[in-house]
Amino acid sequence: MRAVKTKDLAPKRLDQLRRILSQDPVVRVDDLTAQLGVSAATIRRDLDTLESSGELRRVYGGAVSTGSRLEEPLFDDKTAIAAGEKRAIAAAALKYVQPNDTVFLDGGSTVLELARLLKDRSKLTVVTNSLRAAAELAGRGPRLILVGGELRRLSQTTVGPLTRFMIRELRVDKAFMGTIGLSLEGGLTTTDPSEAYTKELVMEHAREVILLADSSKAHKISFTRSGRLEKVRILITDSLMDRKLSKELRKRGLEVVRA
Amino acid sequence: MRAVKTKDLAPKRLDQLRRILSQDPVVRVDDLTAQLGVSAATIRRDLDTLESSGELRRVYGGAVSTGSRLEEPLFDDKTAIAAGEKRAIAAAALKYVQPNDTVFLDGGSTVLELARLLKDRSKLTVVTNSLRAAAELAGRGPRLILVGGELRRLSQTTVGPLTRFMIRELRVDKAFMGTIGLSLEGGLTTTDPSEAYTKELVMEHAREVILLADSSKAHKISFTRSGRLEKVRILITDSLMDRKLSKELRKRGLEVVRA
DNA sequence: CTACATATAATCAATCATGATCAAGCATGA
DNA sequence: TCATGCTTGATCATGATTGATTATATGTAG
Repeated sequence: MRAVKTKDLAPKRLDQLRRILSQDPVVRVDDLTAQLGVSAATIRRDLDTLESSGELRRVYGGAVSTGSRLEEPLFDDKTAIAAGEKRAIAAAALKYVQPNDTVFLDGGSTVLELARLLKDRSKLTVVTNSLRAAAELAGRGPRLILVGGELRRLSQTTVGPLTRFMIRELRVDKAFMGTIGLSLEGGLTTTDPSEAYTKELVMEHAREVILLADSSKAHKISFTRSGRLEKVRILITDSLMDRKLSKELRKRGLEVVRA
Repeated sequence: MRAVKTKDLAPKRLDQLRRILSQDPVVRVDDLTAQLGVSAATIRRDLDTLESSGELRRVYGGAVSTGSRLEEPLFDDKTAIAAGEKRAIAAAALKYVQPNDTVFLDGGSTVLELARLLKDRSKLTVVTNSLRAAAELAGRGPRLILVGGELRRLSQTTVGPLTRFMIRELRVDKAFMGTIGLSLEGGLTTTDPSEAYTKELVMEHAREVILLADSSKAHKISFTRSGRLEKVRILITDSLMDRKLSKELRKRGLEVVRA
């Protein structure tokens, strides 16, 4: 029984090209013919179609990716940290999303994981100021409403005074928030005042605030306050969360969920 | 009851197809005939019904599940003329961008090309409702302000009534706009009313409106008006633009630039 | 600048998928 | 039983995709 060399369908080939190009921003036609097992003519035709959709630029002998860095932004190093815990937290948060809800998604890698899990929820309405979350749901998924404002590159979120013009018009059922620091003394804290301003504003316009924070955030105090801890109804965290902290938070009326 | 070779009922077969497709986003007709034990004609008919219900997209030799990563992005329009022409138009538009300007970037592939050219202009402020343009400039580049609103998936822009809360607060020096149709009778036209609403709003808040429209847009009239042609100061187009149209537009006071 | 090597676009032929058409199979109900 | 309607499979002309060929364009070494 010999392995049948079944040719790939055109879309699959194009996607392979995309993948190759995302790994190596410059490719040669020769190498591609070898990797994909099709003729150079076909490779050229494929590259042409990808060029006309703007995904790459043809150059003599090959092509270079025009990659919008949205796919692998600076803050990907952060997503690597405790990725497992973050996914578990996101999965636990999913239970709180009702089919017809209107939810807000904050920036941050944990909330981004949640966004990924919402792709199938077409009856949902998602409001977000996170460009990454928006990119995740841009192709298909819930009704998507972007909060306008100035882009903060480090977090890839829209922040600052401009965001208030939209946020004050909206009310969401649930706001899923991330944070940099979570402590009894400092409450919720983050690094950037504009970001803090927007976070606080969002929390005031949510019926229910659900905080997604892994255990590494415990007892951290960052630069500036970002919303009142009292607004948080539910904290979803991982199993390594400091017991004392979660106990005290429970005493203050929060529901603490360990994913 | 003999069950040597019980043929599946049609609904059951469709369900099997769905299941297969959910596992593997791209399938070929050949494999399906083998897996389901029916003829290629039947498979094609089934795929056609699933396509008309929007669950998949037919491609030569098989089908691709909608919403899979393999699905071509919605916004790349097939009617597009050569990317080269669009790039030429964008390059010509670049001359109108002053270092410290505040400019608006509309959706559309031509304007997107312009966005790519603005990556180095760090003193610039870019306001946009185009998710694609934002993605392009998200990593580095000008100060970036996103217009909030509901995402229209087809164009990957934020549109509709929510956009007014931000736009009415802003004034830009130049608005670089795209369009679907450009004609003397219809003026500027586009397919979607929400999109039209936002376009018009933007144009009212720009000191100067610069229209980027390749020659394929000439004499086209789409569904709904999207802003007053009188607001347009400059039209940048390609060398194939209909002479009569550009002459008449000049007569009306527009500066017409052929890239 | 020229000459050489290589990449590319254009063209063509071959292969294979496709859609249309029609006939066969089969259940349903008069 | 027969007619009717529906689904399926086979046949064939048409159309799409691919790979080979060749002329042209482009980059590079001398």
